[in-house]
Amino acid sequence: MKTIEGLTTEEERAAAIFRALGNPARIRIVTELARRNVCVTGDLVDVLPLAQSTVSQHLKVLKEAGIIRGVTDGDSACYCLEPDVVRWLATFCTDICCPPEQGQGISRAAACCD
Amino acid sequence: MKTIEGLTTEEERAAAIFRALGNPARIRIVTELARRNVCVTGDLVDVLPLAQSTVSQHLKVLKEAGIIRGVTDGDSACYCLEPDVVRWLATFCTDICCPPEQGQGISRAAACCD
DNA sequence: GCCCCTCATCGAAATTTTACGATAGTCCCA
DNA sequence: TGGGACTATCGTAAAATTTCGATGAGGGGC
Repeated sequence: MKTIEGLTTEEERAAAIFRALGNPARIRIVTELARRNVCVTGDLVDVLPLAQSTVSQHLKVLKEAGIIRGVTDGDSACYCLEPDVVRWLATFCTDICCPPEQGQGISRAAACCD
Repeated sequence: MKTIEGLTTEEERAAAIFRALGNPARIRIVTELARRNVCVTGDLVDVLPLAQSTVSQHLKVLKEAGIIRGVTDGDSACYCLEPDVVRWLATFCTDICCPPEQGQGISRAAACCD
């Protein structure tokens, strides 16, 4: 994948987070964390039809993207969501629908494409 | 990528959209469309440091994910955002932060992981 | 000390994605 | 009719992702 220069920090961050979330297993992990607040790795392995090592790798991806937080207590590992990041993402999506610097939004554009 | 059974329709849809947005070039396309309302393929080729065929392929991915709409007028092609989809995505993110079926949200979870 | 449980990391194979040039289709203008 | 402008698609090569089994590291119980 080529690096796109001229990308804003927001855009780069958004692309990285979207990429991390663009996988069914990782979406399942995130929704499971949202539902149960906290999960140990084993909980997620039970939920997903994947090998333990694979789930661990998915957790690593989500952690590196800053979407989840995880602390390893020697034996077990406790994961939970990083709510600020998900909230930031929601705001990013909303801003795309209705850019703050433009009062108009994209309603005209939608009409133009028919 | 293995298919995860037991995934809700919402989760599958979210994963597909996130995947489509998880690329710097495609994020750039989306933000450019948000800014200019409407773009012709050539506009986007000018903005991105990529070959025309590559940009066309990215547009195809975004279109298949339902994020953008495009009509080809023989000669040129007019693209714009599909605002409902982006709005739906924003709602999905918001719901993860604060699940509607739970009054609590994930604030407790965040506290637990420290 | 020794074994078991939990989890992360390593190494490898299969699949997917990304990007490009080349090619083909469509429209407009001379 | 011929040429130029604009796009989409095809074929392909390089890179990244996804998945697994095997291995290693760290605690807890016997």
